[in-house]
Amino acid sequence: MKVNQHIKVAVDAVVFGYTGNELELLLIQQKYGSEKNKWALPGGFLKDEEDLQTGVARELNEETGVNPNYLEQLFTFGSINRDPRGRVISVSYMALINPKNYVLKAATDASDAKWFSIKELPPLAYDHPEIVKKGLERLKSKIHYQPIGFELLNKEFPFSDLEKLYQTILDKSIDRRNFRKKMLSFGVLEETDKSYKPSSGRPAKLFKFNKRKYNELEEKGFHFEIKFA
Amino acid sequence: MKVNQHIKVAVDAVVFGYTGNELELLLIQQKYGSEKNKWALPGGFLKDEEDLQTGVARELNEETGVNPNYLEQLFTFGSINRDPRGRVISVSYMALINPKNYVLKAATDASDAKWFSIKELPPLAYDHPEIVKKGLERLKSKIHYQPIGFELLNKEFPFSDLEKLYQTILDKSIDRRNFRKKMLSFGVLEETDKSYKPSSGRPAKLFKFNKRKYNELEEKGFHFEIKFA
DNA sequence: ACAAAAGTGTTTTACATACACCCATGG
DNA sequence: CCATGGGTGTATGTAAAACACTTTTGT
Repeated sequence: MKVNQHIKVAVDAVVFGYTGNELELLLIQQKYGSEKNKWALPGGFLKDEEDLQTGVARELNEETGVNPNYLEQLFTFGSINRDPRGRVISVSYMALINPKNYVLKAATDASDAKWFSIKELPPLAYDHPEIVKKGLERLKSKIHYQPIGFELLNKEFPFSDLEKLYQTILDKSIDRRNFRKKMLSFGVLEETDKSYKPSSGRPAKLFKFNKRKYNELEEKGFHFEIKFA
Repeated sequence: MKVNQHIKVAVDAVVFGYTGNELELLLIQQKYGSEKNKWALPGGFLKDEEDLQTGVARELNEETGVNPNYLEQLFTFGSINRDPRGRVISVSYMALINPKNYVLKAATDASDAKWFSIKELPPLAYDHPEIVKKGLERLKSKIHYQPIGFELLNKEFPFSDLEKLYQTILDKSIDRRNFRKKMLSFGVLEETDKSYKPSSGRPAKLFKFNKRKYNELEEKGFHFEIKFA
């Protein structure tokens, strides 16, 4: 195949985590190169014999040590001058993980990995601010119609965690009673027999998301959909 | 920039048109190459100094003569063996056009362009069936919450055209009164003083979509959203 | 007994749904 | 006057929104 093209293909990941109070973004620090010392999305060049998604997963693991079980393609960025090193298009992905499940690798291939509150991001390299924006938009819109929030929580969680998660991501307050009513009406949450003791106040039952049941319902035409005033 | 990568970047377009009865897809016939005589999505290799969207628009124009004013990125396909000629990733776009506005270029760079009913597609090259599927999904879901249907109609259209368009795309029937009520309630359709005479029956008022008004409303937090039983 | 967070129902309001007849024109 | 497609309103059902007090625990 003779095509005279000199474009490189990179993959980058917008990785969201939730700590109980804050929505966080996983970034790595560039130690070398033109954007030295700026922070950037984990990612890198795709290998010749590697699927896109395999590529992001590999880069993510190499650079930060995390292995998300939720990963979806976001958008492909290809402006001519988005990378000062040359023509690079970036296929971006969004990943959702629970930060508690990982200890970040401090430094692998010349980078340092760290969580940042989405509200206090450091200066980002390249067009990464734009990519993050796309990720946030996707996350905000998708939690309305897909049960992806659970990826950010512990397997078993008090209802209030779910509530706070939605409020944090959407940056608005939600009526607790209506939220709980709607959520439970889907029939995809299971009450466990465990409970969680908050630092003060009444203990809370722990719930878990029943993915099997969700898939069943979805096949029957059910749609997860939650909206707020 | 030393990156030992041998991946080519292509752009492909899923172009939908509507004729009044059918949803159609614009395809070109391959005259050369491994997929000779199969039909394929318009598209080709991206140039080194060209934005993604500019690239699809160029290819589209070269191969078919159309210049869509609605073009959105769909998804990037990058499976290792999607193209037998070598490693090629394809950034796909969806375009919406009104076929009446163009006469297809019969043959430019060794290809023939033609509209096909979405219900009777010929065998497609590469992984193009998958790309078309993605386009259709996007179109079907997006007409619910974005006023993109108008791109497929004449500037001024009888209400019944809009009705039929929705029914054709969604492949189900819709209550005429409820549809009209909801559509008009948004306040983004303007009645013109013209009317259209069908081959038989009562003449219909012509409407037009007021994009300016739509943008205004959208900035105020309005959301176009239309659902059906 | 107080502080802190969990848990719980009812009323009101708005929107979606279902549904059928008359109107204007051309032949 | 008949055939064809255009145009219209109301009643019912269902889900969203608004809203505040009681319960359980630790200190």
